[in-house]
Amino acid sequence: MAIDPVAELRAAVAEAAGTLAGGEQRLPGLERPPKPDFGDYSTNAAMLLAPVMSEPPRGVAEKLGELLGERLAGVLERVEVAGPGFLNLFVSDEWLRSALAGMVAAEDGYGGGVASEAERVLVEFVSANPTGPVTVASGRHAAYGDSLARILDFAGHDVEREFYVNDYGSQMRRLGESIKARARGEEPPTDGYHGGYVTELAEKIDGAAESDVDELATQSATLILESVEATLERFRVHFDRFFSERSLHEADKLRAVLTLLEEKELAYPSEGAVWMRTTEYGDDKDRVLMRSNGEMTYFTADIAYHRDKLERGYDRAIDVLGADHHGHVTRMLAAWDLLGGEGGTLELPIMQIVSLMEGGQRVQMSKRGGEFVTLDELIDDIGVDAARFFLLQRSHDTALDLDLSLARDRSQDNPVYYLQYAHARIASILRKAGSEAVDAATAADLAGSAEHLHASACALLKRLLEWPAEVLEAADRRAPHRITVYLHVLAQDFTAFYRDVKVVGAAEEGGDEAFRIAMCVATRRVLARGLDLLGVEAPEEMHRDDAA
RNA sequence: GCCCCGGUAGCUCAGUGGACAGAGCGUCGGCCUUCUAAGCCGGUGGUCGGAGGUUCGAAUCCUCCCCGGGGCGCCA
Repeated sequence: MAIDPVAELRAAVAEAAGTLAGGEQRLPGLERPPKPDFGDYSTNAAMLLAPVMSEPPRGVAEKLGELLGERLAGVLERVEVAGPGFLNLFVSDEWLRSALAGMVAAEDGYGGGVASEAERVLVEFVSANPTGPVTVASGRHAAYGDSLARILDFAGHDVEREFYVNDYGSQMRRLGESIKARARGEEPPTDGYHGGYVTELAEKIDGAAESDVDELATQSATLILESVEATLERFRVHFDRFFSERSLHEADKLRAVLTLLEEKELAYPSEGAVWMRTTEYGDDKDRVLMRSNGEMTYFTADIAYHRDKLERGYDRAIDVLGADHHGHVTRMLAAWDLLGGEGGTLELPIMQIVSLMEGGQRVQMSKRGGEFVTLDELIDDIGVDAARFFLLQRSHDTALDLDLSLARDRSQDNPVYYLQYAHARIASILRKAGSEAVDAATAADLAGSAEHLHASACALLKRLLEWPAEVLEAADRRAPHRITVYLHVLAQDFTAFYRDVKVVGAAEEGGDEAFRIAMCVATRRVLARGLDLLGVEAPEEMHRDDAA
């Protein structure tokens, strides 16, 4: 069981509420109130219970407070009824000290394993045509998908990362045609690919000018995929599997899908093509499975691909899609349903677009004409840490403006360095304390410490106590950006603690050095873990002089 | 026309039923004999797009409308 003192407190409140009202009740909330005056935690339990018990909320709060006071004698200093019926809880220093002890004992696992039910999850993301370099847009997908996978993994799920390679179809043909054209010193077709890499490939592949277009496409796709993979690895994104669309065609999996759909009477011929009745699943029109020229559409391949996913027996599949693919959602859910996938087990989060800004101006990154910013260029410019952090900072369903001048800035203005600096600062303190003192501190009886908690220490402890719930929220809501927000306030709280409380030499001000070292250790672990979930490094040292 | 995502401080955005709405950047003013000033403290700043509704309570849920972005192919 994951160590989470706040969850235990919440459970105690829920239990007391159950005792008062009898039976199952709406689960009461336990949250950090907006003002210190409102206690360390507050619960709306009384307001939820009031209608059930047909009593005024404040009266219920009084009773609940009394009951909690008895049951949690050592935990709660006092309780107060406030406002419309909130019950504000003031925890004891004793409870906070033992909470720290719990965190420290949990070591690197603190905050992990919080998922209520461990699932086998497949996260599919990026999944671009292997027709060119990774763009910044795909970079956002990569950062999101990978970070989500890291979070789900830490929360206790069994996660696989997969890249679906669209190495088949008309886009590939266009690539082949474009390369052949370049090899002959001609312009690629209007709807072909015009980037400089096309010319490079044309030069790299022997006899490209004379090659068969399809063969050329296959050959170059392999080369492009290698560089795509290299870029993603550089971005600290590692896929467990690259799943080839071509392999589905070669194994005749699309034909099998067609047969299956025909058996279920969900496929029908019309105008020389074969269609699927996606309208039966709420789509606004039926979709073509096989074109009148006998070729299968990407949709049929997608169905075959998802059939394969289902056969692999995951509990859940998450497909990260781009905003331009949102129209696919309904038909993919339809496909999932008819293939026997359980409702709600296929999720299709939609990534909104990313724009690069430079001094308030939008940077052109149109893919047409081959003038677009690649992920490699972005990394060269601002570094992996800043790139990942900035791409993750905003919710996936909001359009993102990435300010290059701010992201590039190796200065105090850059939020990613603020977090790394907090980590480096703790590392510095622990170095100064010495490894023996640190080892002793983590082994010490922290719960029994005589440390009198400074307000900043209380605030920091309570922030650290939010970590397990924060991981769970980020995992359940597929929201890595929440981690960036949390780490920022954590770093702020640590900085306040650093300002107000002396760690090394605590005895000089009557404090317990071991206890304070343990707080540093706990904070450092959460910061390091949080940064890791974002794919950002946690440096041991940072110096301003490093900046040019 | 239909579908998706936004509309919260000057800018970029957190905040999916709780108490007088937050952060970063910007701006103004202060702080380096200190466990790292890549830091800290203070000031400035908001009709939460609009109108109704649900609720003890709404930025948050529902309906309608306005504005911005994206999508609506026998391309992927």
